[in-house]
Formats: sequence, structure tokens, C-alpha cells
Amino acid sequence: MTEWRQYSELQLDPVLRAALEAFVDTGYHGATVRDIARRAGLSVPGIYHHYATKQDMLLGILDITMDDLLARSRAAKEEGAGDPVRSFALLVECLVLFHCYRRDAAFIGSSEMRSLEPANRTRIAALRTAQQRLIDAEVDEAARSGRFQVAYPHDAARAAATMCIAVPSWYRIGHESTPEQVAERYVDFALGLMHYAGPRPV
Amino acid sequence: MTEWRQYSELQLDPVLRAALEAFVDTGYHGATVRDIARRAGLSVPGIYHHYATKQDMLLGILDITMDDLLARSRAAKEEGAGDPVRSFALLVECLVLFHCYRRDAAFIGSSEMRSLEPANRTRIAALRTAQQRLIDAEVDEAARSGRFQVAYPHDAARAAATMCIAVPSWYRIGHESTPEQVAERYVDFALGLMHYAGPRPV
DNA sequence: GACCATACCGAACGCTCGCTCGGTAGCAAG
DNA sequence: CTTGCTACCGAGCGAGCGTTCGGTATGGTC
Repeated sequence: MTEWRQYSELQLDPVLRAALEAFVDTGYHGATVRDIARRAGLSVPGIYHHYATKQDMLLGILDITMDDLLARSRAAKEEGAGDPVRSFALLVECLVLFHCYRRDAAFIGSSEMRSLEPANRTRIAALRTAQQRLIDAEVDEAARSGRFQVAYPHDAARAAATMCIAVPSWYRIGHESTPEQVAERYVDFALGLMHYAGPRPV
Repeated sequence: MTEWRQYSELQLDPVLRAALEAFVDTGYHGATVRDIARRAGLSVPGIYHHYATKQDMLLGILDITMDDLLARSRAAKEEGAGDPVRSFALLVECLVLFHCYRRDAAFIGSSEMRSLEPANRTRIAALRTAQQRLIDAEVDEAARSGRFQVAYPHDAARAAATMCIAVPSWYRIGHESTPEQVAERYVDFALGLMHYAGPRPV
């Protein structure tokens, strides 16, 4: 994954695609297997031929989504290797692009964590923690070298991440701004939040 | 509401208190009326003596919560009247304190909007829009006078608000930081996000 | 003492839920 | 031309859902 800015349609089989639509509309508990089947153009047993339980559908969506995000984030971070301010800016850009282009999946990823059974939640939560640590590491280093003037680096990193994660709550494709425009603005917001005073690194 | 920084236990009757607990644990659709009844120490018909439907319980919680937030926000804004930077800072402080002290109710307020029936959603959404407009107005004015160096004031205001609204996703009372400490840090983050360079106004 | 409103409850109604049973249709391999 | 595999479906199971019915107990009013 070197082209982390490049997005084509998310690769989901028809069942997961239908499940994702249903979960976005009514939430995991509110979505019925009959509704998912109708959206997929299948019967209810047709759905169960592919996935053993509704829980497995949620888990499948979240696994694919988090793998995609982590791969892109690692590539973005790599692009700025050696310069923590630049790496941080690229991570924010990546996070916003992802939450615009993968809006539905990203939205489910943050809103339906609690609908996972404990063992599944533990696994997915670990992926989300890994994602946050990528950001924390760059902020820590930029703060240590004095380029970010921030007294509580982890709090600041979390604040920056959460404002990106909230993007799907208001953005959708077709919005007056493109994902690239939103990402550019959010990089600027995030650097400001860190009280970064130098030149914009992206 | 002049003492918008003061918090005592949220005034909810036993049924709404139980419903709020249940909604936080499993979400609106995942919570059952039997579960709410058990938490309230009542039978199922006992619950229906007080509220006609489960939907009315969600609506009651959201109404009380949004009224509380809006009253506090208007008071906070008033305290900085005449100085938009100060008003904005007070609004952010108020928003963070609220999302710490009223964590559960605030969490439901942002996560269960989609579980409201259309007519109810419209009403509550209007309250949330009013809340956002309070912030927008101050950011607009601070940007117009050049004290906030931000090219897209509404995007910046939304970014600032969403990072505050996300606080309940990680904070709970008993956290190593007090609500007042979190609020102070977030005011600093929000002002940085606006590229504010002057003295801290709070 | 009759009346009424408030605050509840045991039992159950009709429905929908996640999920399964016992199939069929199509197709490739032997 | 049988066998076996994949991809499905009509019908329905048992459980649990939101909600309701027909009560009872309590306490205040005239």
C-alpha cells in the first residue's frame, strides 16, 4: 500500500455490502437479517450460506475496514519518515481521506464497537489502539523536540484523532467540499491544535 | 442558569435513569423494556404507567439533556459578551464540562439521534443546530475581526465542537484528570485550532 | 363509606427476531 | 449417468420483543 491517497470502491462481497448499508441506516441491533437479505437480493438462508451469524457480518466489515485503514496509515507515516511533524500531518491527511471515502464503513467502525461480542471487540479494539499509537508516536517526538508546543501530547493527539473520526457524522461524498479539501483543512486544524508555528509541511 | 460550571446529579426520574443506563450499555435498539424495568426495580407494566413507549423514554432523556446543555451554553456565552474570543473559549469550556459531567446523557444524545422517529428527530436536531450556531457566531465574529486566522470558520467551529462531543467516548468520572482539567486543555486545543495567537482569555 | 386517581403487577397477545431444516438447481469430475 | 459440491430457497421453529388487558393496593376527597 504505497498509494494510500488512492481510493476505489471498497471490496466487500454483496452480503457484507448489504449488511453495511443496513447497519448504517438502523444500527446493528436495529438491522434485521431479513432486511440485509432483501438489500442483497437473497433469501434469508441465502445469507446464512455465506455468514454463520449476523455478528460475523459486523466482524467481517470491521476487520476489512481496520486492515485497510492501518495499511494506509502505515504507508502515510512512512512517507514522512524522519520528520515527525510531516509524518503527523500525513497521518491526519490519511485519516480524513479515509473517513470521507470510506464514510459508511468508518462510521460503523466507531459507532458499533459496543455491538461486538467481548472476544471480537477485544481484537478490533487492539487494531484501533495500534492506529492511535501511530499518531501518538509522532506527536510525542515532535513535542520532545519542541516543534509541537503542547503540554499533554497524548490528550492533544486524541483530540486531533477524534475530530477526524467525527468527519463521517457530517460529511458524505457529494458534499460541496472534496475529501482532499477537507483533509487539507483538517491538517491545518490539527497542526494549530499542536501549536505548531513553522511552515506547513504538506 | 448563571452557574453553568456547577453540576449536581442530573434530575431524571427512576424510569428515565434506568432507560439511560440501558441505552448506554446496549444502545436503544439493543435495550429491552424488560431490562429497563429490572434496572428501575419495576415490572414491565409499571414502566408503561409512566411512559407510553420506549421511544418516549429516549425522547424524554434527549429533551432534558439538550435543554440543560443549551441553558448552560447560553449562560457561558453571555459571560464573555462583547469579546468573541472569550465567549468562544467559555463555550468550549462549557461543552467539555457538560460532556464529562453528563457523560452518559451526552453520549446518548450524539449516538442515538438516528433511533428517533422522524418527527422527534427533527425537533431534537433543531436544538443541536441551535447549540452549534452559538459557537459559529463567535467564531465568525472573531474571524471577521482577524483574531482567529482561519480560512473556513464554520469548518473550524465544527471541528472544535466535534472533538468536544467525542469526549464521552474516552472520559469517565474517576479518570486521572478532572473535568475542569480536561476543559482547560480543550480550550487551549480549540484556540490553537483557530490559530489564535494572543493571550489565553480564560 | 362511596368514589376516584395514582401507582403499580401477573399474564399474555400478536408479532418479529435470529436462525435452521430439508430441500432443489446447476455444474464439474470420474 | 452418478456423485458431490456450491449456491441458494420456502417454510417454519423457539425465543424474545414492545405493548396491553384486567386487575389490586393505597391514599386523599366529599
